[in-house]
Amino acid sequence: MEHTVSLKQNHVFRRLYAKGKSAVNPCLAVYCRKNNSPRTRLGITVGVKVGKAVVRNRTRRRIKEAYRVHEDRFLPGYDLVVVARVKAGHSRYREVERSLLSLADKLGLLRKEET
RNA sequence: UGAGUAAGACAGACAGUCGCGCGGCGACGCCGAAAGGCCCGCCGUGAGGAAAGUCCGGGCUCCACAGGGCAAGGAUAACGGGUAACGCCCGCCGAAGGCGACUUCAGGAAAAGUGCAACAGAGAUAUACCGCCGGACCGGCGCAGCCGGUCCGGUAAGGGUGGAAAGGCGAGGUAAGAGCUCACCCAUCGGCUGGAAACUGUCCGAUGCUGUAAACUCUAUCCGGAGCAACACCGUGGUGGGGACACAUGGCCGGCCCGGCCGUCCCCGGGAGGUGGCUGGAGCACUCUGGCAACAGGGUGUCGAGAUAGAUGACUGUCAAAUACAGAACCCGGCUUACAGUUUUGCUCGCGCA
RNA sequence: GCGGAAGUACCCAAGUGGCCGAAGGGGCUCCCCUGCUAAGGGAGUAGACGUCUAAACAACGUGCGAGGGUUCAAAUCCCUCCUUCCGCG
Repeated sequence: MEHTVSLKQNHVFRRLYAKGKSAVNPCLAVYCRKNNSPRTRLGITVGVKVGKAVVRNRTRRRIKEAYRVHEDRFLPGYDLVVVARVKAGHSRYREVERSLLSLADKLGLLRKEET
């Protein structure tokens, strides 16, 4: 992914949960905050409650894929954290993709000329 | 053809587009003193039968001991074999279940010793409560007898209790009884037969013993502890300890005094982070020889993940359908548990036909 | 990834082979105290599920995370599994 690096440090996650803007639906929760750099940093969290290791891995890959396919529609320069909720573990890919886009739209992360 | 039983195999495939980890090769550009890194392209490769639970056994690393023995603690348990090792596997014996193929079993010792066995019951590892029998005494009556009572003794056949009551059943025997004696049966031990052994038997003799060792214990064998977050190396800033030099200028807080803090170099130590450990091994495939088998030995071929917030995903088409349990994290050998569907082979029982 | 601990009524829990549905406390109900409430004091109660019953009591059966095993007898001893919690850079 060209303009995106992955977000790894635990303290950055905590800062977003405390201070970032958020949007939620039954499938996902998204937190975001400007980071004053040209790049977007993306973190994905899949908790133990979602399922066993295979389910968690599959969920994380689907979220990553949904972001990758639509990367050019996102505005750069944000820290993003996507949290998978229990429903995401047994949802199809299309549902995950749709809820990611609708939450991003709610937070104003998408370019206006698209859609 | 139906039901069953045992042992295996597979764990979606193929084509196309986009995307990811690792390795190799190539080259334009960028960064860097260099080593090299970033970016791009091509090629190769990329989760399991259980990767799981972490229940056993080993390799490897560090710590301890560096020789041997004993004790403590733990583990295992018919017998023979296999293995690097095992609590695993194979064969075999015994017991239990099934018409059968076959399955299951912590399956040593209770006659070395100790403990425990509630309640019930007369009595629980040894017992006379009732009963039965004999004797003595007393009382009654229709008086060589019978009935009742007390005491002494014999008896484990009968009673009910219990998970378990002193081998079972029949006959003899006796005052009444008793393996007291006899026949048959059962169990244990010893001899003999067969077997490498556990064990076995139309054999002989002796004995007749409650259960529990997943209670302590005894016998035999084995075991030092911790774990790749082990361990080794590099290590900015800050800070601690030690040493050398300097010791009074200077700087900071402050209007000033008093007061407080601050040097340079080397060594030790080492939190963040990084590198190694990190995958070629009791390896895999085919085949030959030995063995009932587990397995061992030989030959030929082959290299099949190595991440570090953690690489396999998404879409389209075809196959009737693509759906089970489920994700490597140092590596192997097992065990246990979860599991949709497809399929191979051997065997058993039943039905039909020839 | 590795190591360790626990699981008993609604909650906290005692019980380590036998009279154990299982001590005790909180809880719940009633009374006293108070103008009212809380706190405090006193008395009492069921303790989970099923069968039986109109309902309740009594009785019987099952039940101490789940399933097996040892034993005459298991909350207790042994094995396997499940869940929860803690520690290790």
